[in-house]
Amino acid sequence: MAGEKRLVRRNKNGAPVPASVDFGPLAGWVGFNLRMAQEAAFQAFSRRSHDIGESPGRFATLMLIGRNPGISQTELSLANGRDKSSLTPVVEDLVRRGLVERKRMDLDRRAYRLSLTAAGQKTLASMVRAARRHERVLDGIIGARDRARFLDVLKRIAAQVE
Amino acid sequence: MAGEKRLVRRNKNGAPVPASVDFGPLAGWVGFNLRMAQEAAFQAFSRRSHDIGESPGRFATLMLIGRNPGISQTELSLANGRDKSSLTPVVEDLVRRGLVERKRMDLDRRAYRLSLTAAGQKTLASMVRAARRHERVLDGIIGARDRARFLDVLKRIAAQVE
DNA sequence: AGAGGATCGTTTGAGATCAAACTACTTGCG
DNA sequence: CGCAAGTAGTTTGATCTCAAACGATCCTCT
Repeated sequence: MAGEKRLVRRNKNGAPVPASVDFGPLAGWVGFNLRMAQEAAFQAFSRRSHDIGESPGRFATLMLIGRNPGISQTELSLANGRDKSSLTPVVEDLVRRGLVERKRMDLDRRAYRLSLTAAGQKTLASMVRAARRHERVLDGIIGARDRARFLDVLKRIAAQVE
Repeated sequence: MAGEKRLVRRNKNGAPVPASVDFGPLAGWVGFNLRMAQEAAFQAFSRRSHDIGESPGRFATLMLIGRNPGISQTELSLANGRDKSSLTPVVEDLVRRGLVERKRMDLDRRAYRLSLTAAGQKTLASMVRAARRHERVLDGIIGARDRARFLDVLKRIAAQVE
């Protein structure tokens, strides 16, 4: 309808220059910016944890098992915010690599009790160090003054969105 | 190492009661809470957009095309924060359903110029209405006082994380 | 003009995730 | 006790995503 906007400018060499894109209302919406921020932070942490040979998805899993020895897979999936079926291959892999131990419960032989092995605790410790470095970067961007309030808003969103 | 914590309490009926899980340092980390908040918000919007028969992933795509007629797929993927290869099936589907029009560029016959059809604009409009309702819910949770600052922090994270 | 290198979009392969169907087991209730 | 209903974990099928390799096209430079 309206005239088409020129999106690709070219510099004197003819190389395309990243155009300025109109985000419209997206620019002011929380949902969109939440996604962009989360994905940027995730990618950054992904690179970090790749250096120590772990994927970021395993990190929360290891931490939750370490902090809650004897936890079941269903409880873990709830705390972690993923479907229990997603956890099956993850736990399988962690057990296979000797980081997590899995025992049947006595009272309920459907369920497992998960706990870290010594190797798992070591891996967790090195992931914690990587995570702390990552957090320091984020803290630097957020600023000490805004941090507590920002975190509080995030928690409220996670808890209160229907 | 330390004694195992009792995770599953049972009520008088013997039914398991959601246990209180120890999140350890995760509770205070931005990265983890960012993920939880984003996923909660995404799920909520997912339900909303499902009502009008669209997936949330298509929403930003339609908006960016509508706001930037003639945009190429690569520019779109950059603005949208997804790999260009992820866009191939999405655009294919939007074209097939008559929401998006795709023409070869004159100057560069490798690239496409994307634009919305009339039907695409209608669909976008109804998604915008759904998004506005979603945003109102988020705004209610965040609170008017914190909103601007919260949004600013999100933008800084998206832009500055290496 | 023509070779070499860059870029656009697609294809392919791998991985993560969800939801629903399934199995083993347990609980509730007559 | 014994059957119906519920629960823990797995399997299966679908979707979304990325990264790398690829063909077609474009640009640069001689």
